[in-house]
Amino acid sequence: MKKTVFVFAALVIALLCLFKLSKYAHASGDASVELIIAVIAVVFFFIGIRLNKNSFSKDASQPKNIDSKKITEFGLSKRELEVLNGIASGLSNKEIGEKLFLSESTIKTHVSNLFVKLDAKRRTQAIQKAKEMRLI
Amino acid sequence: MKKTVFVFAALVIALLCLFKLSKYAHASGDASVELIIAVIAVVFFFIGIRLNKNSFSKDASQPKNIDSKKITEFGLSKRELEVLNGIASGLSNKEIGEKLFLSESTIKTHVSNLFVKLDAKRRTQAIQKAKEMRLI
DNA sequence: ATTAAGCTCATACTAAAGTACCAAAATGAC
DNA sequence: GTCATTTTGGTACTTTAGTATGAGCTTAAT
Repeated sequence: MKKTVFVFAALVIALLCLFKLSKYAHASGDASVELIIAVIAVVFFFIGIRLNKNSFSKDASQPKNIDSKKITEFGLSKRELEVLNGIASGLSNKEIGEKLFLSESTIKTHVSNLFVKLDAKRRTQAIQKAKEMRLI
Repeated sequence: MKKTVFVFAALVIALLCLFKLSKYAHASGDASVELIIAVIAVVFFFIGIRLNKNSFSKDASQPKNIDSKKITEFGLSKRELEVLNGIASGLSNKEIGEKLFLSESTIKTHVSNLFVKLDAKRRTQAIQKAKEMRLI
């Protein structure tokens, strides 16, 4: 929000400066009109680029917006989320168990509950859905 | 590549048109110079935005910058890449086979070869590594 | 205190996934 | 045409993954 206002302010200021420049050029001579136009074109060209880059750096560069509200929305518990991250890291149930100091049976239970909540049949599908829902 | 050339061509044409417009305006009267400048500013402003959007749709809006050089670097064949995408979509071997009109055996072969090339033990690990390497 | 929910673990089973070989047909480069 | 690679498919086997069910334990809320 603040950046948008700032960019527009800079845009207006730039426009005014260029207007004044064009008047000075007009007073001193007509030959430089085309040069001024070229400068204006370049300046606004880069303004457009920069403004667009900012809007993209907010939307695209943070696709991993881990939404803690959605986690509770899906009813995922703390442990289930940890297991989910283990799955997404490419770990086996046994490895996840060793990492969390739990038995493989417990991991299987968590995984099964996870699948019900995410409506997945496989762990690969769970990964895909969790990324879609921005849970991970 | 083609798009870049096209955009630059449009850019040059726009510049020439604006030059001509400025000359006509100068002949008829000086009052419209500022208006022309404003038009130029707006036009190049949007050109800048559009050009940047295109460059971003290739770089940022697809953080999975599918690097075909790296694909060959890893020695992944066409089929293996298709299977890899199937895995990442959460499909089972059987489902991938149905999608590509291949037997499950063939998919298993591709998957095994894939694991060797990606140095993965599980399909979940293959997903994680492939995303790391920006193969998908 | 009772209930509800979460966490833990186990057994027994089925279903996928993955490995290890092998082999034939297709493709593309030289 | 020959060679290397890819693609396809198979069998047989081992290993994970996943389901179903039950059960003891903990914790927070009513």
